[in-house]
Amino acid sequence: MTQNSQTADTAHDRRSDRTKAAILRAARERFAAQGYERTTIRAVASDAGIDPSMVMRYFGNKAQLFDAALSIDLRLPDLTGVPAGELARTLVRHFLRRWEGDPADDALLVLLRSAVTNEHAAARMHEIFAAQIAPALRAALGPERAARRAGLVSAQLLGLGLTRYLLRLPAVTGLTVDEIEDGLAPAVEAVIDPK
Amino acid sequence: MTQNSQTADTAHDRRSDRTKAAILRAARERFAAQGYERTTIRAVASDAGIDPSMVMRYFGNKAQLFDAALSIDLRLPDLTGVPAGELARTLVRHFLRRWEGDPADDALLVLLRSAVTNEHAAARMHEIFAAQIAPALRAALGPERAARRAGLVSAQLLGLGLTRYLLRLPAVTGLTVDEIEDGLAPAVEAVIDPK
DNA sequence: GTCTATAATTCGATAGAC
DNA sequence: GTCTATCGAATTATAGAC
Repeated sequence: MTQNSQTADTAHDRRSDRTKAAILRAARERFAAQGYERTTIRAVASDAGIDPSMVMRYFGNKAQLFDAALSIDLRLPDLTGVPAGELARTLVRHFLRRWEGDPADDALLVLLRSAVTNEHAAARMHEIFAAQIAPALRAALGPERAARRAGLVSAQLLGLGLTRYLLRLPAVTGLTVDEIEDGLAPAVEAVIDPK
Repeated sequence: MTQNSQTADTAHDRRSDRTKAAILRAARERFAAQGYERTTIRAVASDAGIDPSMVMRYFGNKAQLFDAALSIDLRLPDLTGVPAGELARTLVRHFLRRWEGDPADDALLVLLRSAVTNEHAAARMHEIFAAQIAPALRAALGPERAARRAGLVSAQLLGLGLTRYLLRLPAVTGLTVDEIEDGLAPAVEAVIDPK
């Protein structure tokens, strides 16, 4: 699909790989901070230190750049070995640690921000959910319970991401990580394993 | 502040009030469906059946139109009379009924959609939260508990609004209203009143 | 009070020189 | 492989006729 560089690729194409990576990194930051509509190819190119036309050369158009930026691996943990009673807390803690690190760079939050106002990003969100989040929950909860509970678990975890890292609601940003973990883990547990 | 129309206002200015209201209604629908960036003054004017320049005449610019469209009254219910044990379910049911009616017209979802990618809308969201949502929870939970729990309760409820009505995640839209109420009410209860 | 016409920007995308 | 120059389209906003 991509062009062959089989001959004399030792010192060639290295420059293009670097700029391509720089473009992708800048694009993710812009899409994360501003969403799809407000990020301009010009701004991405400026951040990457190259000319706007290079973005077009490598990615065709803005929509395809967006697609490339959203091809992400959430690197969700394997939940199969976690005891049932610790599952909810493990989930909450995982996303908290992940997001507390660098929210602006987190692939899931990037996608979330854009998916709210962009149909294409929303469709991609559905794909990511089906391909990565749902299987992780299915492995942990079992197939039949995951089918009924995965949606509400996701709603709570994404609700945390939304209010704390995207909206930055003071009532949520004012809480410590421990307060959130202690407060939300029992709630997620209540969804996973109703009394 | 506004101009006086004290003399001969009987049959005057009625036309302008109607168009102004029509503009506001069209603006809310567009902002709700597409967010701030993608809604154009032209589209709002077209929906309202008037000329784009009229929008400028009445609201100055796009940002001020947005402001006017976001001046909303959430009409939250009075929760003071609700028994403590029924509070969580009452909250979940209220927002479910509210959103199931016409999600595209709900002021809170309109605001939420825009607030994710627009700083101005996010600031307005903070105001609405402080002025309307927080007091309702404070009346129900009491001041000291509301201060620690209002954020997480909001995260749960907005998480539902986000995943079901904005993102339309199949895992959440596939649930019935009753399934959500039965699944989420205990979770909200777990946040409000930890065991 | 409403509309026409248009100015002034901004942006996505293309063509082509080096 | 990178950049200059520019086109064409869409949009906000203004000026002014009726």
